[in-house]
Amino acid sequence: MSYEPDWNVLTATCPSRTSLARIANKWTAMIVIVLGRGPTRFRDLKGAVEGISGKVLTETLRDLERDGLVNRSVYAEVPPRVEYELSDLGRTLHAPLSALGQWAEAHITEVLDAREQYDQLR
Amino acid sequence: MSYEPDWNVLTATCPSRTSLARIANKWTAMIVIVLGRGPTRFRDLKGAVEGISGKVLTETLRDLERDGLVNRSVYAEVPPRVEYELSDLGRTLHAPLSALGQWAEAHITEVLDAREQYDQLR
DNA sequence: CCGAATCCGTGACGATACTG
DNA sequence: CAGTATCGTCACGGATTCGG
Repeated sequence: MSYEPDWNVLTATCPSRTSLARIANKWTAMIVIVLGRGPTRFRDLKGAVEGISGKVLTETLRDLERDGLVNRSVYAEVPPRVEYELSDLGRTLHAPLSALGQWAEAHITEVLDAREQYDQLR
Repeated sequence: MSYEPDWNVLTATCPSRTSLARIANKWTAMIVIVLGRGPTRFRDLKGAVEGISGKVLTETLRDLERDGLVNRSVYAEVPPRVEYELSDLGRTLHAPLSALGQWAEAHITEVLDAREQYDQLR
């Protein structure tokens, strides 16, 4: 008497895969990592995630908002201010995605060595 | 007296970002999840990761091998057999990526609800 | 028959210009 | 400041074919 449907990301048609596709993404990871520090306005987010274009930042934030991971707040000021913050659901994602970022930073030397060795053989 | 360079995935030119881009990827996540079960041949991998094309599987595996995350073994048999398995380094990635997959499966209902609510407003 | 290369379309991504 | 609109480029991804 399982009350949970057997979601499985390995199944092509399982909805959970669409969620995995959204969160297993480099831009998502970097944005969530930055938002983990606290509410951030668009401009600061763009500065923190170096190299991201305004278009991709807008699109990614909108997708994250749609999935309920990010809350968007507009303050009617001049100049306008828009802040993004992790939702309760989004906060549960901060640790796993931070772990990915930390993995990349911690093991990059081994990865670079492996690449060099691989490239030398072919 | 830090002996570690300050790798930072948020920095545009930091090499660690290239590693993050490789691991923060839906196909990589699914492949590593399956390889966590043990050495797997190409055909079985293709069957386990439903919907992946042969080309993308080949390319992703090659990139993972290049980064030292996956070991590739060719057995000169008929029919030919090629097995892939996680390297020691790759095994350290299994937990973080499995966590992502489990997150997607555990929270998909909340995500689907959020999407429905979001789409209703616009 | 299994694994990988080839061909080609689509979508992601960045740059720029423009609006509220 | 925070987007939107448009365009051009290119890598991702799928279907197909090739090779062993």
